[in-house]
Amino acid sequence: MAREPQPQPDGMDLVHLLREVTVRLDLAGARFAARNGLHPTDLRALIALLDAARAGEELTAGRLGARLGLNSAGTTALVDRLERLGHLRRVRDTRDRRRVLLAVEPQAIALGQAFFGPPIARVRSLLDTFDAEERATVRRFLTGVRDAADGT
Amino acid sequence: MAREPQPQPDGMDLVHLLREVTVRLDLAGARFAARNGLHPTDLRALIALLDAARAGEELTAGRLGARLGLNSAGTTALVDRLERLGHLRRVRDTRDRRRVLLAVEPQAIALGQAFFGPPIARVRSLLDTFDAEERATVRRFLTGVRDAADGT
DNA sequence: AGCAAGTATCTTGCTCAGCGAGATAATGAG
DNA sequence: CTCATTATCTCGCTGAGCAAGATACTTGCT
Repeated sequence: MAREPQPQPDGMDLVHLLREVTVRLDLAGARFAARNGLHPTDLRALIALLDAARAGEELTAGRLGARLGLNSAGTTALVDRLERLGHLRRVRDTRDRRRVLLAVEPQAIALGQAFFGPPIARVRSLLDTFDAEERATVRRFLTGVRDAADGT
Repeated sequence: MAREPQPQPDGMDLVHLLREVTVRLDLAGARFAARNGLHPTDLRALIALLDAARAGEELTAGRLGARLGLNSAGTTALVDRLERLGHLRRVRDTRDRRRVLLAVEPQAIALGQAFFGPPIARVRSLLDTFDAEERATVRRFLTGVRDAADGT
């Protein structure tokens, strides 16, 4: 079923492999979301929230919506949904009382770990088979692809 | 804006980089879809159709739906949409007249090239800076990640 | 101070993607 | 030839997300 793209001088095999990786990770995300009563957007939102929390960044409703490509109405509905499910709480910013800060609940963190834990463990054990130089190569590739994605 | 994950002994920097890559490629896809009056699902469908065509595989309505995770009603609606937009035609299979084969129109191929062309060019020129051994490393990494994604 | 302009979020009313259930039509097994 | 199976489509519905506009707060200007 998994046709193996053969090495090609033009690198197209790697392009197709990369695309296949993103498609499968996407499907895995959709499956996990459905299994937990979430919509794909809800899962993306949780990921953005957990990322921000990890980076010590305060995320507002508006910033979250912008990050996901939603308009303000959609963002309100999304936050309503996640709040109703107990994944976050709305907290009025005391500095600027127009803003609504999003506080992640422990439950959401647990869900994030349930989602990311297993694949992270697998990728890590895959990375155990890479020495420092090989990891640097992978890092250079991923960084390049990340930056190449934005121009579209 | 793009915080650079620093190399870490446990490989978490690469895990986060990988996730960031998929998020950005996803957003790029959504932007392109919106710009062309398509829904994200429509674009995913076109990609699946073009992949199948490239592999010389006949894709039926049902198989396409399964590949995208849609039920039969959603699949019918999707095919209706793409047919109305002129990206494909329904062709009754003469061997098994229950089946509907999906024939991709040239227009859809052009759209696929418009979508994939620029990023492919960028990734290729990125790959020009990788020698054969480094490409093999990248290939091994991507293959491993692809296979790790399915278990979730 | 006080008012205008700007900004963050929410409300309303709507469209349409996708689901569940079931209909229809064709094939295949006994 | 009948019954079970498979492929697609139809119908009715839920709900995600949009556009437009309301509301509440902040900031800059005078």
